[in-house]
Amino acid sequence: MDYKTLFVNSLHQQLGEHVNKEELEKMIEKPKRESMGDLAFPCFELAKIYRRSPKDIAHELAQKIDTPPLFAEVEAVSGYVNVFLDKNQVASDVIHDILVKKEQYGNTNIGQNQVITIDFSSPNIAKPFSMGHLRSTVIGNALALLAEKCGYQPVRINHIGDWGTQFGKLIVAYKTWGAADKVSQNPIKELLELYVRFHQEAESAPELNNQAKQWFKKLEGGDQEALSLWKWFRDESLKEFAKVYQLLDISFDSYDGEAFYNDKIDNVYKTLEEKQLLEESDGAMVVKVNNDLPPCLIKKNDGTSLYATRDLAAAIYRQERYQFTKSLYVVGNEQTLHFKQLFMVLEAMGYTWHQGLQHVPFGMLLQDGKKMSTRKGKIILLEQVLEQAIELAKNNILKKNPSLVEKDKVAHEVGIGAVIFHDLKNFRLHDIEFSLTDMLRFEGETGPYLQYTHARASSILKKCHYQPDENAAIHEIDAQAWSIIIYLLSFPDTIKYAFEGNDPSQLAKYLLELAKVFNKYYAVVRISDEDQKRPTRLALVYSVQVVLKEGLRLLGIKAPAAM
RNA sequence: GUCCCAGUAGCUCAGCUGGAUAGAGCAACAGCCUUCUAAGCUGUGGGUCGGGAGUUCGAAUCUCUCCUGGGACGCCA
Repeated sequence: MDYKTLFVNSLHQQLGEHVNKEELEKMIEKPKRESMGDLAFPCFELAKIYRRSPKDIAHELAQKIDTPPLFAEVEAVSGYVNVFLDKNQVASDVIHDILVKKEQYGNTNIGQNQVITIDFSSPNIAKPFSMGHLRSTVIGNALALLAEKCGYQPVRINHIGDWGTQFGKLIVAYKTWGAADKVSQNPIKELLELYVRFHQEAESAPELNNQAKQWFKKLEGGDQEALSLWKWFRDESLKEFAKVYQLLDISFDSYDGEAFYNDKIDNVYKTLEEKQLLEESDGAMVVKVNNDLPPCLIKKNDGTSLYATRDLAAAIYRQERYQFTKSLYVVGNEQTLHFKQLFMVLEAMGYTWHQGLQHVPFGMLLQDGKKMSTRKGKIILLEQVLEQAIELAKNNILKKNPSLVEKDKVAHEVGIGAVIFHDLKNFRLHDIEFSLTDMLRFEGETGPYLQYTHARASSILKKCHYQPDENAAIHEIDAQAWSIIIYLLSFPDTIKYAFEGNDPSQLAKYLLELAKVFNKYYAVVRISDEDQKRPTRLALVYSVQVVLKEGLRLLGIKAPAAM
């Protein structure tokens, strides 16, 4: 089944005395061009061992090597041994595989049903759901779906930012300038304005910061007034967030945020003391993890907690409750140091499970090359962007396919798909310059392009009344179909790499390539022509449709059957 | 100042642990809808892979150094 292994075995018979199978496997590569075959073995390294030119070695290997029936041709070209596979056989194998497994194609059990917690999205209460949170949300969601596909049990945790000094600030701002009715009418907007105003005023009146600290201390101590304000702000914010999650169709297993760990941090202090890790420094308590990293601040000089404290409590709690083997934190790049410290403190505390902890950082969303700052009110609201995307998709439908049924549903799926894909297609760690026009683009390498390709495939299958048949004979595939077969073949590997690298963009790029080769095929081959090869073509189209739909699903994007 | 990330076509980016002629999309221009959805397909132009040195049979990819941009660097998260 694995073509590479066949090649390794053949090569091993000839080269076994100098190179073992593992090394051979690593050396084999995929040729750059289709004209160079399907598998390639470079002979340059062998030149040293055999003291002969790579060209000679390649020629000799190509002649002597065992050729299993699946190898249609073996040739030597400028130091490479290139293998051409039997196209019909390979095509038949893959298509049958997909016909049998359907959307299960590409499933693996590398996770062995182990638990993986994924901490993502995590917006801050009393602040709007910004474009920045979108990144964490869609990346985390895709990783959870990929984890599931790979046999893990994901636990989706929305670690809401609902605690900390910011609430002291907010309470002060509200008590000084706020009005209850205004907040009730438009909670997020009003609370944000209060937050922004606090920072403006605090520049000339530093005393405000002290007041804020005092109010947070009250809050942490259980003060009734502080608590009821906090709860009110929190409830209003969660309502707003729910709207966004509904638009994105993303859900969580837990909304336990920072506040949830308030009654668990004393235990953390206690354990740290028992292990003699806590040190006093300028009135605050710190853990010196090692000499390379700055000390990790655990308790402020006024006795209140910090996010590191709460993150320690959260990690310990999650291990107890979920017994994860892996635990991901999908949090921005700028917090890399924090997580390094966090993980090392947990290691110093003697928890062996610290090895499963992993920070999955991502680049920032920039505006004019600079970080967007909530404090200055420079912020773009996700909800508005999503609404705009949906509206634009609707306009496109009215223009291009006015007879479509369920226009609103499709417009929703396409608009949201465009925004999600735009975020997912690029490597996580790159900063993104915010561009609404790019985000709302529906042509070229976009989510709608993939959805459109899927809709075309679905449409043909419907028109031809195609029913998948596991036992269908697949024969004589068109020459133009070969590039499709190659991509279908590499779907399972792509899933694996995307998950293991915490990199959904690999899947996104794969889907683009698959869609491209399919659209090319679609343009030159009349699929529904009534000849003897029609069943083969339809099975191919079906395979593409299944993989596109499943791939999109794993990215958190819907694939409408028509658009 | 110290540490981390990045620098590839006008713009946005691919390029897996080094390999055969550096690829897409957008933008520009030129074509393709009496036949399966033109949100598509085909073609043209566009590059000293930030600069320099090194390792290697072979470097956009690895090492060093410099330049540029961004971020982090104890009582924010």
